[in-house]
Parts: sequence; structure tokens; C-alpha cells
Amino acid sequence: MSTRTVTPTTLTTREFELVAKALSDPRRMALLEAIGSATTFPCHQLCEQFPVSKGTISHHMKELLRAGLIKARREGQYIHYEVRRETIAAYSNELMRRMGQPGPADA
Amino acid sequence: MSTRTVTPTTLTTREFELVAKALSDPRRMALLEAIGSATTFPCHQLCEQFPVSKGTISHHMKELLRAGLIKARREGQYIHYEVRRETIAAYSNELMRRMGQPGPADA
DNA sequence: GTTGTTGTTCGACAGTTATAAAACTGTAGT
DNA sequence: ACTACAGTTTTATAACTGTCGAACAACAAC
Repeated sequence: MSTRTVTPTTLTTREFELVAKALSDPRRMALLEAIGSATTFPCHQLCEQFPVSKGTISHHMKELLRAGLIKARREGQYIHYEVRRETIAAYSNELMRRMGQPGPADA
Repeated sequence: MSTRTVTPTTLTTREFELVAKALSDPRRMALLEAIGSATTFPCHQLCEQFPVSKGTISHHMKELLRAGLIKARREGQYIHYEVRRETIAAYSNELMRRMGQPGPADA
């Protein structure tokens, strides 16, 4: 069944590192999950739901953007965020690939 | 068709955080890959192949152990490390699950 | 224009961490 | 016992980072 014509979406070494880094902070991971819980998520709601300052929220959003884990869209007064699931999938795949095949060379 | 033998291997919240943290450092990720490149890997070879002190290697191994990403086995004078691929798979699955995607049951 | 709301950026601070170097523990073979 | 090698723990340091708060910028409505 797996015609698998979807985008491969590979990650460069740098992107892989940025994603890993972005996912490593529990708060940032929670923010990402919150954004992913809806198709889009306005930023000021994040500020309401998490006990951190808006400066901190903004900082985390910047990191998630840098890693390509979310995309932002200005909607008049507000900014809406959306999870880029391809990036998550690509990171997951790359992770498995790097751990994938044990080489023949065993000491 | 996979017969679903064992290892549901779910991760607790804490384990999930530890794995994410452990994977976030490029050097540590590289060490994990090196260990995974063979079925087992003696520690002193890691010290040779990476330009870091053995104290630093030991520190990283401790973190990887804490995250459940490797297991260690004393072999006389040496210590052999082995990648716990179930943990990687469990982390990957949990990541996809949290983002509302079905994990790749067999990829 | 002014005012209010939303988000960014800029110090500053506290906690974390990757690293080395030295001291220490353990293990193997003299 | 001693020597050599393998790995851990301790100590110190430099760099990084999550956080706040305040200043700033952008936008909407007045």
C-alpha cells in the first residue's frame, strides 16, 4: 500500500541539532503540544495558559521557529502559530535512521 | 506483518524529558551514534575517537544511562556499551503521539 | 494624533552544563 | 607488594539558557 509519494523532508545536520535542542526543554515542548492541540493557536492565549511572561513566550516561539517546528502567520492584531508536523516526522525519521543499522564491525 | 511480540515500552513524563535532554547535545548524540554503529562498543575506544577527556566521556555516558538510551556491561577490564533501541523507538513514538500523529508502527 | 492591546527585544540574573585536570577507584598482570 | 591501564568522581571554570521586567515596536480603535 505504501505508495509513499509524500515529501521526504530530510533535515540537515544543523536543523537536526536545532530540533533536538528545541525539544529538550519541557516548557517549550508543552508549548509545542498546546499549539498542536488545535490547527492554529493565537499567541496571547499561550501567555494566558502558561505561567510565564510574554517575553519568555516570545523567546520560546523564536526557538521553535528557528528549528522549523512551527510557522507563524500574522492575523491582524494577533499572531497565529501552527505546528509543522513534517519537521517532527523528519526528525523522528532521522533519529531512527541514525540508530538504525548496526554495522558489521564489532570488536 | 509484525506479530507485535513485546516491548510496548512507554515512557513516563520524566523519562521522556531525560531522553530529550540527552539527545539535545550534539557530542552526546554523536557518542550514541558511535555506540550504535556496532552491537557493542568499548568505552576506551570512544575516548580515542573523540577529542574530549575521559572525564567528559564518563559524564556523557552517565547521562545516556540515566535516560535509558544505553546499557553498560563490565567485561573484565573494560566496559562495553550498547544502545537500547527500544528507548529511541519509544521516544519517537511518544513524540509523534503528542503531536497527534500515528507513530510508525512498522517503518 | 492618543490610548490600549499584542508581541519583540534588551539587560540582568540564577541555574544548568560541557569541559578539563587532577585525584581517586578498580581491575589485570607482574 | 608494585605497575599499568580503565573508568569515576571532584573541583573549577566558562559558556549557555530559561526567566523576568522594562523598554520598545506594531497594530487596532478611538
